[in-house]
Amino acid sequence: MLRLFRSRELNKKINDGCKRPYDLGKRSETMDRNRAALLNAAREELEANGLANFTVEALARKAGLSRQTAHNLFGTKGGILEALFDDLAKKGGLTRMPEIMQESSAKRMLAEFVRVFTDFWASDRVLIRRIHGIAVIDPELGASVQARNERRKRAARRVVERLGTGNDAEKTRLAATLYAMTSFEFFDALFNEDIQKEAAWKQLWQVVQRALALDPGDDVGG
Amino acid sequence: MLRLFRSRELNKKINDGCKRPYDLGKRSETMDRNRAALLNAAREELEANGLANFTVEALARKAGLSRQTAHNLFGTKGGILEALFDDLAKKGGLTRMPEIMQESSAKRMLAEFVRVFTDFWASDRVLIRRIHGIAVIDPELGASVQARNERRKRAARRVVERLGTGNDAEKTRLAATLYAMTSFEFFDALFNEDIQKEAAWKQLWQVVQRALALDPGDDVGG
DNA sequence: CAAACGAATGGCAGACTGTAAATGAGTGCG
DNA sequence: CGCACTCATTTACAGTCTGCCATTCGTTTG
Repeated sequence: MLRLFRSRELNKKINDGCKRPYDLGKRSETMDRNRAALLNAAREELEANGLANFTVEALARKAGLSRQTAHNLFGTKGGILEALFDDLAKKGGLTRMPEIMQESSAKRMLAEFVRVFTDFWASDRVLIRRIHGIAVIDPELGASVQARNERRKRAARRVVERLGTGNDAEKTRLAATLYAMTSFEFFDALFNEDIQKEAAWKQLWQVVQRALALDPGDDVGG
Repeated sequence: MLRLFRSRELNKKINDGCKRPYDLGKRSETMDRNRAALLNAAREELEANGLANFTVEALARKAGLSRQTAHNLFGTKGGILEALFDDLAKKGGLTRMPEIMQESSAKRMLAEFVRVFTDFWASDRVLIRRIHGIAVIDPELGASVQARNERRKRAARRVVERLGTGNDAEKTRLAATLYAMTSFEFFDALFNEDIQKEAAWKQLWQVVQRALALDPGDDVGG
């Protein structure tokens, strides 16, 4: 698992520089379509059955491609999963994060921080749950998830520092608490048939305020 | 994966009742040793490298056994993992739970509830993290973990009902919150190089009190 | 048109699983 | 003691899956 492919890539390098130029043009469009189709099949399969029958063959068949084409597009099975992770991160849209970290009001920053992750985690709970599970089991494969967690951890620390309550040790505790409360797993545990997305967010936001000992009366909207 | 073995078991059934009795005696001791050795190897391998190189062959070699013996003892690879899960649950010792649920003081019950899971989650963080990851990825394999989560969820509900605050909808929210806060993942996210077990428990206990809107001044020991 | 390239097909070695049969070795019963 | 019973080991085999390669086919580019 997780070795990169070479044959095609190597051939390209070898042939490089001695042939006439060739622009992929239309070809790359169908490649993108195939890529998307396979990724979609991977997402559905992962959501439906986890990794139990998650084989390259099955995904390719589902996407109407051959197994070899899947290998050409993604290299290895691990490559498919990594592409899926990246795809999720892109679509999940944590693009608002830089903007949020610029927020002038500390409490509004906190509220937006909680909100953006609520939106992300709720966007595809089952898929994210599976991906986080894989990240925990296969550290190599889960490196990008770990990295995103680290970024969230640092962001939580900065939010707490902007709130400016307590000494350094207390800030460490509050940052860890905020980090834990904005984790996917906490949101996922909060979510159930009685508590759907907005109710979960409401409860989460209340709990965060209480945990950080903020005045809950000061409404920041949302 | 996860099919039960038959050859040996079937033969036993077939031979049942027509042979003279045979007490395993000393043999069972070495079987137990082999069992323990393989489980130990499985634990170490799972902690060290996740499922990356988690093969029956490697585990058997590590335990000084043959692959076939591993199959005789546990049936399938899934059987090894399930045995590992059960072993963890046994050693983790949630045996105090029934006693805790009998506690007369509601707040003491809550404190003990938080404490017992802190102890459990801290007992072997890496292993539990991996096991919960597997449970999320392979629903069939993770059935026992799911079942334990369900029990914790019901227990959380009962604790909240004993506290007796709020109407039914609020109890539902508080129970979900307590469930989420006593999850392994929440504890694991709280835990870091600066916040070790006791500090994590202290923070967790404070946050639970605030989340459930209890009077933190009323000390219950611990 | 010819060169270039992706897609599909079939094939291959290697790894792993689950199973089976045969053999060896330890243990209890008569 | 010797036989019956059982477990462990060895060897073997079929089945699945991965990663890779060579080849062919069809389409696109220049």
